[in-house]
Amino acid sequence: MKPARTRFAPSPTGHLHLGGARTALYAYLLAKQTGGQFLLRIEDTDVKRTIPGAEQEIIDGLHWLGLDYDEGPDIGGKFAPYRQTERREIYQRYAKILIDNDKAYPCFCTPDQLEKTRQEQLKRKENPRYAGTCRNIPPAEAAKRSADGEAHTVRFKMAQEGVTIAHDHLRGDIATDNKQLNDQVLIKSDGLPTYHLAAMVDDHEMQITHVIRGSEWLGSFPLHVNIVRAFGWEEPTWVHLSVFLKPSGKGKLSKRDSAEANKDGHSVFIKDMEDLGFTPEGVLNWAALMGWGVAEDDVLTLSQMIERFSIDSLTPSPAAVNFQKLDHFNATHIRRLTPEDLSARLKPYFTREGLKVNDDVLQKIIPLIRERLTTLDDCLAFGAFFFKEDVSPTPEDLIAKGLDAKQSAEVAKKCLEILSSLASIDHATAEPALRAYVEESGLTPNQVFGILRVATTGQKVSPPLFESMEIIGREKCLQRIQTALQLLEKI
RNA sequence: GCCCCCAUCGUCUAGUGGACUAGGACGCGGCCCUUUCAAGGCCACGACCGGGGUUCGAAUCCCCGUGGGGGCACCA
Repeated sequence: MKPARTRFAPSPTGHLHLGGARTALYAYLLAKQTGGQFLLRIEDTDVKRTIPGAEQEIIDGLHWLGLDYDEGPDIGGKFAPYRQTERREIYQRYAKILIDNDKAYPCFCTPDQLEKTRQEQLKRKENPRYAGTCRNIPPAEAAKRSADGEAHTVRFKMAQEGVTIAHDHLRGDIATDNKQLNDQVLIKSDGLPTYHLAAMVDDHEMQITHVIRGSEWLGSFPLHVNIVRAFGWEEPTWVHLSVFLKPSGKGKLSKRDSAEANKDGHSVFIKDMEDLGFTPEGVLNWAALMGWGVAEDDVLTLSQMIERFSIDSLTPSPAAVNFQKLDHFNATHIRRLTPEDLSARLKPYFTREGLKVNDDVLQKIIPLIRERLTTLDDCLAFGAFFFKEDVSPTPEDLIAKGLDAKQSAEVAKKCLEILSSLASIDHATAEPALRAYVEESGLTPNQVFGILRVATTGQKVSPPLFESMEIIGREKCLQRIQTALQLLEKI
């Protein structure tokens, strides 16, 4: 396949979300696989809706995901600028070409007038569409009026007869009766282009070979191919991706669903993912597989995805998101990280809780906690006690199942004796000694080790006991058991 | 209202007319392992939306229903 040039072209009007991330991913994969370029273009022509900081969030999000672009607003490139508000003259120039070729015309209708006819059409149960008022103004007159400074837009002169055949790579030919099509606004009265013109012009100028975008564009797809054809340009390959549905499958996934997702530690916004303990690998793998059919072996790294990706195996049907699957992919990728990589990623989660991380200890606990982590921040639940001076178990937790407080205290006392008598509490030394005690006492391992676990780690669920005790160290362990013993004796 | 798109286990999907007793993954249930929790291993449950065609043969092609989704701005 020839090198593909693809682009991710979001508008800076909100947070970078899941759907955007997946669109960017597919565009990235295709470009990288074919040895082409992936670029970022900011579609900020709706000045009123532009949100300060949104562009930076998009950039940060792509960077976090590891979807590095070859050209973009912050790094420039051969076709700069990559921010549409900085390309105003370019669109003006192309709009004029269309007007000169009778493919577009200035429209002097005011928003009020348009809204009025719109309401009337609605009342008559008609399709709201442009009435064509300015379509037939003689070009000379129109040119004079706009030259005189009369406020106007520029509309596309859509063919009123015939059929438009648009070809989508996933769906084949889509035929639309031109009567259904409208004379859409290309240039707004503020002089800036609408998406329809801007995107087509830029994709052409920037030599985009594959337009990968959401299926919400399918409605204006016929318009877009008409614009491209009016210019006489070669069409890119059009790939309209399926939409993401709410977990229930009822309706499109929207920003509002994030509140619901947040309840169980998930989000639809990329900016939240890191805080929630997700890895870029997990998020990417998860997003990739909604809409891309991989037969088997679906745990994939980014480079494996680059190898295996194909726009031919994309699916056109909507996909309901499943956050449990995100958990699974995240956990799987965490386990595949090298110990060094994992400890580097874990450290911030400990420090953000105010814990002082000893790198030596961190290294040692990795093998103990790695297969227990679903999200990176789970390291707190399984490992925070390694970095604390003291633990504070609740007295009730210290009482083993089937025993009372007094009996549990006996056990703690005996364990303390045994461990005190040992020069080292390496797991290799401590475990046999304690197992021998379990044997002779007639208690279950669960009872004895349970008490020790709560005493030394402060919690009922922890990494393996003996390995943990070894890392905590002899002095601290003895001291913690002593404290636990006192707690039990007070009950 | 009009237009467009989609349709395989609960969910994501494989399947491109015979290799389908419909495969994989998540989840769910069970068992094994086991000091807790995980991880891992094994097993089970579980789907071709309905009706008509075409064909020797249809999950696969066509039509009609139904269901779901998207869109109908001087927003993207």
